[in-house]
Amino acid sequence: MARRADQERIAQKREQIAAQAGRLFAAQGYERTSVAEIATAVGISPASVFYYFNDKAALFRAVFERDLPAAEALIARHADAKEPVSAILDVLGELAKDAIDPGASGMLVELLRRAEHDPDLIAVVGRTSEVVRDGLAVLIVRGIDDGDIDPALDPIQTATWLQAIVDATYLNARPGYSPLPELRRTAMGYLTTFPSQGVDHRD
Amino acid sequence: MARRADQERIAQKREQIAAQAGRLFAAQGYERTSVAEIATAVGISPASVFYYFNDKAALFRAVFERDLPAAEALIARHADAKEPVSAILDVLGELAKDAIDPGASGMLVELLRRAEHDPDLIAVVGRTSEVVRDGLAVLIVRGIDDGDIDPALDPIQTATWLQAIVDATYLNARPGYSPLPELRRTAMGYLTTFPSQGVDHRD
DNA sequence: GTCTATACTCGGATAGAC
DNA sequence: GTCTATCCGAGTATAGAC
Repeated sequence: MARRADQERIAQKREQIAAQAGRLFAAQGYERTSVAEIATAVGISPASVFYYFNDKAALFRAVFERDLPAAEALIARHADAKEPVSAILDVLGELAKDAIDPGASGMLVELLRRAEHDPDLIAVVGRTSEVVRDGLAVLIVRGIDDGDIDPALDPIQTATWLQAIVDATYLNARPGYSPLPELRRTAMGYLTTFPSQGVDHRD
Repeated sequence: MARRADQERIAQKREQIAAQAGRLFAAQGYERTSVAEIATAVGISPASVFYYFNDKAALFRAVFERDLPAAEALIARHADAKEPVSAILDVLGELAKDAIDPGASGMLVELLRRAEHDPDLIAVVGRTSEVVRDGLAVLIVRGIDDGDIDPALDPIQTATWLQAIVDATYLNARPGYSPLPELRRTAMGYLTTFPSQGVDHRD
């Protein structure tokens, strides 16, 4: 029983450290944030941080390991929606919700940069983004079946592109301004612009 | 005359150093690229690099100072186009062209990171992106006047959003795959989706 | 488990000879 | 202008006491 209690306590401490690390990484960047700084924010010594995490890179990954359950819940919540297109817009809106938070943009940028040379990190965020991508693809297929989405679109490729658009909202984030209208209009226009509508045939 | 020759020689050397720096920053990131490494790539000593640039941050900015003339030329080239919408798509295509180059994505990410705490860098890239944004806005206004673009759209805000979409193509870049079709379809859908078309009024 | 103290490495920047 | 040599600060990670 003591064993179990210890495990939980360790998990809590890891969570606490990861939270502070995430905050500081987002605000200052990975390299510009020292382990000593994170330790101070938590109220422990640098050495203690290394007791809970093997190295600094593991600390960064921990921040994103927390996202997977949230992504799974989000997709599950909309999987059985009656209106696929509407569900897609809702999912995108949820994903972009954090974009309003200043610092979320910084964290995305930091993630993209580090993902290029940390295979373990790629694995962590890859799982999360696959869950979202596949969930969106399923909705796209249903939207096509319903005749609401252009059947010429490839579901997986389109889902990937929609995720990229969400990333764009993060990059475009500014305080006191919500990118949701642009996002919805963009996705809507992309999904439902049938070739016959998009091209001008006047003569 | 000797004075002029020297100036040109210095400019050439600066250009040479900036080119190597850009390549390495894109591939490895700013902090992970040492000045010594850049110096080696050019074939000079680290001290010589500091003869041409005050510090490492100035070296990074130099990479982007070269973009302004190109942006001005791009906008000027399309300013008098007969078909505004078509011109906008062409401009976006040109902007996204570099996205195919592996490493361009890395450089964008690096830029976004560093821009947050280097005011001088913000000034440098700000000028370039303003030129593009204003150029696009002018085309959008003309597209609205022609009745090809939804008049409900705010030109400046829309131009800014289109730039964000271009950034998204960089993030979505993968080798052997061009994001141009997605980009064109997205912009087209966004600009020309009139509210009366976008909403389904079946009953 | 958490600390203090520190070993070790590395990178930016400068001094001063040539 | 370009070099060699070097200073200095910072940061990761570890050793070992408690």
